Amino acid sequence: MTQELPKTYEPTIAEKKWYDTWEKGGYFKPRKGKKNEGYCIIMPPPNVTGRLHAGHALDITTQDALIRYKRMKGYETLFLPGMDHAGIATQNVVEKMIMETEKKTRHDYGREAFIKKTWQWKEEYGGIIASQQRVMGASPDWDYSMFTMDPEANEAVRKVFVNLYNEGLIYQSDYIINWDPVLQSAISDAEVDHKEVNGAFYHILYKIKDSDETLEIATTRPETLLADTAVCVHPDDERFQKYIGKTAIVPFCNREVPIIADDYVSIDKGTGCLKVTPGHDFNDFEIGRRHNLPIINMLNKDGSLNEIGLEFKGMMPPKARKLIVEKLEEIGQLKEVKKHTHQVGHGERSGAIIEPLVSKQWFVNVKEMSRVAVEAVEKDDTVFYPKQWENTYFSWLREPKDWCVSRQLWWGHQIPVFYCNKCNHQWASEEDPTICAKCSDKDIKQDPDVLDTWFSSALWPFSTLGWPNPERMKQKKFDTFFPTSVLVTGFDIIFFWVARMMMMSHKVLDIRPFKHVYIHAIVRDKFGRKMSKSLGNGIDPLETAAEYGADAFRFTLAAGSGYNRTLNLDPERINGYKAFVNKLWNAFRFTYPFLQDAGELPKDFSKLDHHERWILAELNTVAAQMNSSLDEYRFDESCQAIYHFVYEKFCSWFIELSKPILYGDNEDTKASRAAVLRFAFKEIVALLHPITPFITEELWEHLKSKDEDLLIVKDYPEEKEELRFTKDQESMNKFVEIVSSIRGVRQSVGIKPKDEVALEVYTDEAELISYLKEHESGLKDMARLNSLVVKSKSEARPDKSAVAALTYCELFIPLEGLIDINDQIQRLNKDLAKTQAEIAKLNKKITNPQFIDNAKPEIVEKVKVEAAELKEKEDSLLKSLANFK
RNA sequence: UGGGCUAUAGCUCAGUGGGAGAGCGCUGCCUUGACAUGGCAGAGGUCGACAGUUCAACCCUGUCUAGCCCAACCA
Repeated sequence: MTQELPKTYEPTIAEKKWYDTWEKGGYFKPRKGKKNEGYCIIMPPPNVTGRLHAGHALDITTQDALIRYKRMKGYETLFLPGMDHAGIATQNVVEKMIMETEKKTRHDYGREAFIKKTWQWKEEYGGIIASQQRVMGASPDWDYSMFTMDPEANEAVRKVFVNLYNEGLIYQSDYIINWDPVLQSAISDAEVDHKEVNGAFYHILYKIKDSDETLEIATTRPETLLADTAVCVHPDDERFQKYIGKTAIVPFCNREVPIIADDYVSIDKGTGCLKVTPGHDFNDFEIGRRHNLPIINMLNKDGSLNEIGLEFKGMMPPKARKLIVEKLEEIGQLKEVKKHTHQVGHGERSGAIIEPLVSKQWFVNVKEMSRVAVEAVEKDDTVFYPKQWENTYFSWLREPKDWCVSRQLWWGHQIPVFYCNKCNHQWASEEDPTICAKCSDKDIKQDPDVLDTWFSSALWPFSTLGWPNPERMKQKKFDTFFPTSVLVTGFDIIFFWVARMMMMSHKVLDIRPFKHVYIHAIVRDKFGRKMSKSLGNGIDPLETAAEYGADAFRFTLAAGSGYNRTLNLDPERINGYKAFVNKLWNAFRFTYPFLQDAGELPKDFSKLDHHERWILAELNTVAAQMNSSLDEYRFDESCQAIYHFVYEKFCSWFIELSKPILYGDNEDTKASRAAVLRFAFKEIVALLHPITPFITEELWEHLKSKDEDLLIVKDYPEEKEELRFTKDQESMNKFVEIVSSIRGVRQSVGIKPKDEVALEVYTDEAELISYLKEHESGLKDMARLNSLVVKSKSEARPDKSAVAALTYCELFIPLEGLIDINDQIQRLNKDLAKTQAEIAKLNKKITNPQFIDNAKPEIVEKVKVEAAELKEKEDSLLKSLANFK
């Protein structure tokens, strides 16, 4: 029974149907396969507030392709999904929500109630992204899903924190940090964007105590002078030698500060004289440390000036700056103002100007951990693909700064450090204590800060697999899946995430967290611009999947993923691959009626004909290519290989050559051809399945035998020794070349595609002669010939003909009176010029004794053979040309 | 300013010490009984510039230029 298939592939229905079938059927769950080996990818947990964007789509496509590939190869496969609590982002969302709906701030709620509210928000709105990942065809085991704020994750976080604390690797310190006055929290260096801002150098005169002299100081931040605690010059600067050790007087506050010398100061920059504000400048902080200067903080948490700001108290820095400059001018201590553009740090999330601020923060000493993490990559224990990204990784870790892990937020893992109000004891604890560990007093409190989100992310590869609870670890098959197989992510979080997982895994478990790191490209728009809300150039994966089909979208993303750093996504490309998916569909639609009763491939391959052996050999080649390219994360090569095979080899030649057989009445050849077509089709959908899971599963349903399971768990095709029909591949290449040449000649003389012509082939190659005789009908069919004559090269050529010369034969189409001789001459001359240029190049080599002496013998031989072949072609061309004259 | 990466067809990118490739786009012809989301044929590149190593350089080395990324920062 032939079932009517629609003319175009309709993705939406198939996608929903198959996703449900897979998920409900438990096909995403790890199963023991023939490899008896685990394969695990931990999905980078997207933010709980997030919506799927193009970058996620790429993440999922590459990871899911790997997972599906390994699953089919028989590994026990786990794709582990999750979500990140995204401290700042989530807190912002909830704060915004309660402000809009209830006109309340988080302080109105209080900490406990606010956190409860945030959990409510999470349950209600969070994690939409998981359903969006399903649309893309992701095949993780959803039962493994974890949230970075889950109790299990918290258990891991607390255990690691307490261990590091007790080892002395976590410490609290006054330190100058990036303070975001809008978020009212410390943020990491990496969350600060430096933007160019138009400012000015203000040249200010500082009086010197007991003297009429002044020092001219240049600064871009005059308002911070109120917190100055020194003036600094270079120790070798002759101009200022006499002042070193004396005392300067800070304007307004009349603070007396020392004039010190430090070689941080450049003699030729600015005025060579620097005001030192250890409380509000990173470098000044370092100078202050070296010289034991006091630290003065002149800012409130919201960024406004505090009482140190005197009459400017309460103002924000820009306003204070303006007034201070005006006043300096009034009192004659402003020398000049020079316009100047400089870089100012802005909060990545809030956009606020970041204030360097000294405060008590928690730090992780990463010195030893980063050394170990560097070593692991140096000795290839963990390998990056592409390798060059290891440089980026090293550059971060070879000069590590201690990691500031405290954040002044409410939403996150609260730091498990406790204080006794009575005896001032401080200690870290995995469990919430009720009494002081030292004096047993009940008046204790927990540190109010929470941990940087990346702290919990750093533990993610093992906290998701049950660590530190032995029972959970067993249940989640920790031993099978850890270390994980590969981490797939973008280069932008090599430091944020990859480096920290490496550090923590080695520190906590003394083993690598993953064997490979595949760094994929960053998705940009077709002009290479970042996708952003403000540009409005983002590509919505859901809309894209709906418009082109998830398979076409996945294929596009995979085809653009290799070792490149950017992927410029052009909807035109997606449309192109939609055509490819449709092509596959139609190839199937055509062959389908013949496949339904088709048998299996014969055991004895000698029963197969030349074209059948050829397509099996090509299929074998493409299977080898798919395996090796997927193993190396060269998705671009995989896509190219299968695309080329399906279009060029399978559709254009094999199906075309099969038509006369399938429509013919020789039942034996028909049956053989149908069996090969069915086998080839099954292999094609299997090869493609990791990249385009939906349409392949849909086609598989029609192709599989009754006792076969779904495609998602079918064996992945691998190269087979018995299918290497090299000779058939070689002769088929000639067949293709001859047909294409004939078509080219036909076209050049304007023969209509429909019209049949006669062909005369001149050659002396015995093998070719018998091959042409054997495949006369196929040749006639593909080149639209009504007759074929093969003659020896010694025979006379017909007069008025369209001609093509190959290295091993000449093709003549006699066309009495029909052809434009000049066109032909022009064509042949062009070919001749090209051929002769090639010959000249090769001859130059052959006649060069140094080439003969130095080049490898096989290269010399190859060049000689080529030259001889081309010479033959040249002779043919010259003869043909002479014929026309 | 330092470090890294990149420079190949109109666009996006592969690639190799010995004959310049793919996809898309473009041009021409074709509504041939799976598919016009198609078929066939074709045009298009001094492989960023200069020098060096080599019998031989798009590939290796150096210098320069341009772009991107990271870091630092001009007080």
